[in-house]
Amino acid sequence: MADPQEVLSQRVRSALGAALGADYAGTDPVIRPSQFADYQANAALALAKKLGRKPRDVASDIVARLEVDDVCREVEISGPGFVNMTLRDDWIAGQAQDLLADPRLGVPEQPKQNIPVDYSAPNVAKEMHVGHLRTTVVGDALVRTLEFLGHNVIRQNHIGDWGTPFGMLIEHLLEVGEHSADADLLKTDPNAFYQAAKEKFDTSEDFAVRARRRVVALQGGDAETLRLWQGLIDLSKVYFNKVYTTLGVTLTDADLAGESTYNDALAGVCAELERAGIAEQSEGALCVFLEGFTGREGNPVPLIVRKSDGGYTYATTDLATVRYRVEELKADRIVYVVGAPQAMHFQMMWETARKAGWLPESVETVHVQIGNVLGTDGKILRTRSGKPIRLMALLDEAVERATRVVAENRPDLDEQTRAAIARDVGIGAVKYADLSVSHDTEYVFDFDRMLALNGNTGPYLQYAAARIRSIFRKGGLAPEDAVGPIALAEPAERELALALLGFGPVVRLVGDTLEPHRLCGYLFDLAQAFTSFYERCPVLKAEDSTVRGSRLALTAATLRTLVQGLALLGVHAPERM
RNA sequence: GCACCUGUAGCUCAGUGGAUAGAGCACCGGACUUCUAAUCCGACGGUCGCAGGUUCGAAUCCUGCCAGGUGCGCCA
Repeated sequence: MADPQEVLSQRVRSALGAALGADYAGTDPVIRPSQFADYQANAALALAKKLGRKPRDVASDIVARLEVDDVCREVEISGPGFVNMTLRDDWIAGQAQDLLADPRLGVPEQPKQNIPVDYSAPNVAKEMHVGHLRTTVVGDALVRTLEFLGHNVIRQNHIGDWGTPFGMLIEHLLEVGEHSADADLLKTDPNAFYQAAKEKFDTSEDFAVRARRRVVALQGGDAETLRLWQGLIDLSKVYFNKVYTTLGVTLTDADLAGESTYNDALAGVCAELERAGIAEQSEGALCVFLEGFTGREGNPVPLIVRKSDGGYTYATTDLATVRYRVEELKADRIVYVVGAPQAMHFQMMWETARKAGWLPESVETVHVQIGNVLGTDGKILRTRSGKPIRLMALLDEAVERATRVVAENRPDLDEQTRAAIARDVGIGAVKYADLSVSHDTEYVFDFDRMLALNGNTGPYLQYAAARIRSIFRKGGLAPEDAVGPIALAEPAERELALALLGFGPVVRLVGDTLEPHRLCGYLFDLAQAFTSFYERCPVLKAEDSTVRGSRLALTAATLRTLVQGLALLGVHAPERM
């Protein structure tokens, strides 16, 4: 099983060593996809300068020593010194054949790392918004991908389950009754509960006093207060899980590691920072000042770990968290899938942790910055009346729209089947839209675009998979039974086979760069290569049984790759649509 | 004021220092007696924000500027 780019890299590297001496055997041969061949090696151009020779001469020396007869049909020097390489059809076919037999479809199994991934992180008693949706969806795709690459991924749902608002929330819960309909709002419409509590807090001085007293009791560990607090969380969990189930996200209660988890460690964090001279008192608060972080008027900006009232901040919690992930979870790499505005906070927090010795250089931390989600007007997504959009309402609308489309196009299917398809398509469309653009840029949320059957959308990929399944259904065959042999004659067959070889490399790339949109781009290209093939190359009706067998094998490999690829993104491909 | 992010076709977005910068949508023109036309094929469409620099070669790296977004002392 081989990544053509990797194979060619090795061959060209050997040629470099043979032609220019062992010192050059380690040079990057700079293999890139080419518009004039399958791949091109660009190393000669860079080396020419160093060697004081003409690039074309260097290229021809490389080509003279290049042993690729088994892999390439044609090697050609062109332009200023590019080495264009065209793969042999039988080599591509052979690799595709290997792919068919490989349960991992060419995806490498990497040395196992412990990777805590922090994502989703909704707040108790608050509606999840589209921002949470995106970190949840992107995080889940990364988690699935990293696991498939062989890593020990530890999901960490750092929910907001602590802080001053809980005083008012607990008091409100007490007033409405723990088992009241009002309390049940937490399961379905948490903002309604939150707003009601806030309303009382803002309008009733008496309530506000009790709320503040309740915060003190909560932080002091009062048993009854803790019980009520736990009740709030349990109710909120119902809501979270409903969202996760609807979305098809892998998070469970076992992955909850909310802010409150680290309460016991906060005092120690502060004490150690102070003892080590990393933190200092400033205006009554305990602060860490770091070089290079200045705010307005050039003042140094602090990372506050203990407020002047003695309370701790999320910086303190995050420090305790990173220490826990290193010491207890034995993290090799820590991934934070969190909104882009937190970038500076993470930089300061990590630098502090490194200074304190809690975050060794050997442990890499990555902030997968999630950009804002905008409406079609280019502003932060809100309803027409200006309120934030309820996440469940958003998902319902996606499914509703998909339902209408399915009803229109597939009146032949029964209602239950159509409803299942509509769920897969509606939810898949939303998730895919979140994933298909680079995670750190803002993106425009547009139902019409994401549900379109054309373009780089979830439904387009699902449709490609559904058509393939339809072929096998029609032929009374199982994809597993399509074993080839694969032989390539038509250009569309060749293109499809070559595209299939790209799956392993792109999955590895996503694991390295934590950029799921690259997998989306790959799958879209693959689906396009398939539909092209589908138009030009009859499978079941192929005139020749050998051709038919080969095409069936290509089709089966495409199906598995699409389904696996979509699965890594957390998108389900329905049997038919 | 400082820091970070963004600026690529009318719109939404890709783009590993490599040749003539790519998709999709929209618009225009074609293809259904054929495995799902919810599709496919073709045409049109560009001062890669601007100006310098590095390089054999820059959308990509560096500097400055312009525009938009975000963050910047006791919320998380």
